[in-house]
Amino acid sequence: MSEEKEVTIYDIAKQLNISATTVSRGLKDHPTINIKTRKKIAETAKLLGYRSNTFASSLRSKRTQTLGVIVPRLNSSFMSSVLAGMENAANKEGYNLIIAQSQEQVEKEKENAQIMFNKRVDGLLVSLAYGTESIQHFEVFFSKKIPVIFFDRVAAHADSTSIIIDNYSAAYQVTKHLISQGCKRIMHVGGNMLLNVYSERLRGYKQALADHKLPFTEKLVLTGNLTEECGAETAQKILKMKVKDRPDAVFCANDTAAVYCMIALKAAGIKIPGEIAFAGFNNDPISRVVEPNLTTVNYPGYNMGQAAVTGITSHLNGGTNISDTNTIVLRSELIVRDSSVKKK
Amino acid sequence: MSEEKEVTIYDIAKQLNISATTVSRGLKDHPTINIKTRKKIAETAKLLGYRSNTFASSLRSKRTQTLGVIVPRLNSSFMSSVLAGMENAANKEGYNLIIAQSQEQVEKEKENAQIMFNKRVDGLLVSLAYGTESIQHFEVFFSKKIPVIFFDRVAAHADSTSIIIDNYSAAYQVTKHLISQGCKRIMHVGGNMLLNVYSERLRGYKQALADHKLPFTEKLVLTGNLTEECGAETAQKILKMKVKDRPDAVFCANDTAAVYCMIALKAAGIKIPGEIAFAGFNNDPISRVVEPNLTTVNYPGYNMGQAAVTGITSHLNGGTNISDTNTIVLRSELIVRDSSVKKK
DNA sequence: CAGAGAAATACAACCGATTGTATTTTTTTG
DNA sequence: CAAAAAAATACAATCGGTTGTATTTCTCTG
Repeated sequence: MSEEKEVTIYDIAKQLNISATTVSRGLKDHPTINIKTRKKIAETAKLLGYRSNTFASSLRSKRTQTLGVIVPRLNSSFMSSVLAGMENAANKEGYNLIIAQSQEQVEKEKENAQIMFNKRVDGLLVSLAYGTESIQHFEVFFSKKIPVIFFDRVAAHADSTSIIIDNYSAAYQVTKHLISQGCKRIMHVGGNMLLNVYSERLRGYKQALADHKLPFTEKLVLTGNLTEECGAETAQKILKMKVKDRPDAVFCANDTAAVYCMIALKAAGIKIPGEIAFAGFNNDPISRVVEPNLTTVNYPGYNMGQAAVTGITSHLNGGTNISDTNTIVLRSELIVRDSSVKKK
Repeated sequence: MSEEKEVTIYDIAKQLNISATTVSRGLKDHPTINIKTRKKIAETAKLLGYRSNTFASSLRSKRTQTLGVIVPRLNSSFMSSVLAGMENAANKEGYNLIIAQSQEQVEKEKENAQIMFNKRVDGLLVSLAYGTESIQHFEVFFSKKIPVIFFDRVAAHADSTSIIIDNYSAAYQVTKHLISQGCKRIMHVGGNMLLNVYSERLRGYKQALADHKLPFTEKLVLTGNLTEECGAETAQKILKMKVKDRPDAVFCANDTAAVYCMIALKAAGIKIPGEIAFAGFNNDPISRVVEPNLTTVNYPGYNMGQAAVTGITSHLNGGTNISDTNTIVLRSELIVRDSSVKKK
């Protein structure tokens, strides 16, 4: 049983006394093959337990029906939504996903890009690692006309397609909302400012302050890695400030930092939102569990994943041309929850 | 620039005036090729910008250096940890991952299995969908001696390797802990009992009750899909019970249900752990955010992912034989937090 | 230095599907 | 019913490494 040879189109051809060409075309429902013949081929294929050999196929056709995905890390709530969306869309379009993580290391990102290149992925989906400043390592793809789409963490100076949300505007909305609640000393905790997502959020924050005639205070802007520890440390910094210097609101560039900062402050007896209002970013599951629930920005990860894949596949199928589209901006929305509502 | 032909081993061979065979073997550091020749080949390869064609290679060698992964869904905290662990191990071993989700549907699982089979994955890693009762659709892999490893959600009657934690024992520990806190009416909210993970947890719960001379009450065992809604509904059911009939502890088979049940009960004024103690399962991020923090079982997803991959690869590399190993049980541990501590 | 043995390299078939073109078969038409 | 057009099928080269075996080259020994 287990040692049977693989069944090939030649076996089918022999069985039916026709040529392998006809079988090959018949299996793909090529219009020049007689419908009856196609039916017979399909039947025989099933009968013999034929399975198409993707290598032989790819070797000749130079298409792999595979998309490469490179992300900084897989284990985040946001990224798993993105992947779920990608897989869903890819599956629908008949593509497979090869997934690798850069672990936030540029070197790994390069390696992965090389592997994907060798694996001849039909397209590449990338969210950049922390330190990535040059996207030189994707040049090989560009020069071979293999479509590349960046999402979320996109290259600052890339002339390729990017899928993002309007981080600037979202941060502006958050800040504006906090201001509307009467906050005047709003702290911003951001991430690596080399990354578009964080620099844009900072920009939105600043602009909102300016538009509402609030002073921008350098000391109220912190930068960190936005981890749990980062959140807790931020709380300590706040607690060390003189009471009058303390912020009356904190806007973190992600929910994790916001939540762990809240928790630490609450433990220290600070009232939220009474003394300090809070807002985060991402709409992570934890934002709906922390008390009070965290005001945040809904980041449509699943949709982003889908959009990235359909963007690539429609290009591959000769529909839209990716190089015409520079940026796709997905809708995000402010979700106001109790952590920031001072006025009822 | 962009229209160059692909560089093949023949180009390298021509350039160096040697045969393609030598180039092929040279590139793989085959011992029968002179070291100097190898060096020259490597140099020329780099010079010409050669990239190996994996199809041509796989077509002949019948190895793909690719592992297939089929999971119920990608967007859960647990699963993303598993994937991160898998990717990490696979990368180290020189394997790639093709990932697909079954969306909890048996049909999708079958389709995915078929695709993976056609893609000639060297091995398959599977966590089963909700409704999967027969693993017939993996038979093709078995018969072709393609290693399959089940993890987390394993087939009840599979004779293949499984990687799990001791769900029975973990649930036993949880229940025992609750009992040690003085709880006498412990509710259990479980998942689909066709799945090993949930039936084992129920079994552990029952045994712990029995061992401590506590009666088993049918009405205190609920089954659901363990979503947020499920948690909230459970809370409503509890609230509808006469006060004297209410449980004094709830042990949910995952953290999500536990947390959302807690939240709803708290909103109704019930004191936790005072009136009702809580315990969950998985050690999800939300378990450390909810107040009081949730007692749970640490489920080592990352390790499980790594173990699954190294299990497969060491088999593929001819090390350990997978068919000798029936089950690998990873260590899990009870994490006691405030949600269940009645006695100080 | 001849001859045996080892080391290095080359030959040639092969993996299995794809595809442009040629050929055969069927259908249509005047 | 023959000729032309359309439909269906077949031929044969090709994609680019891999591998068992044959051949050549080199090294060593008596």
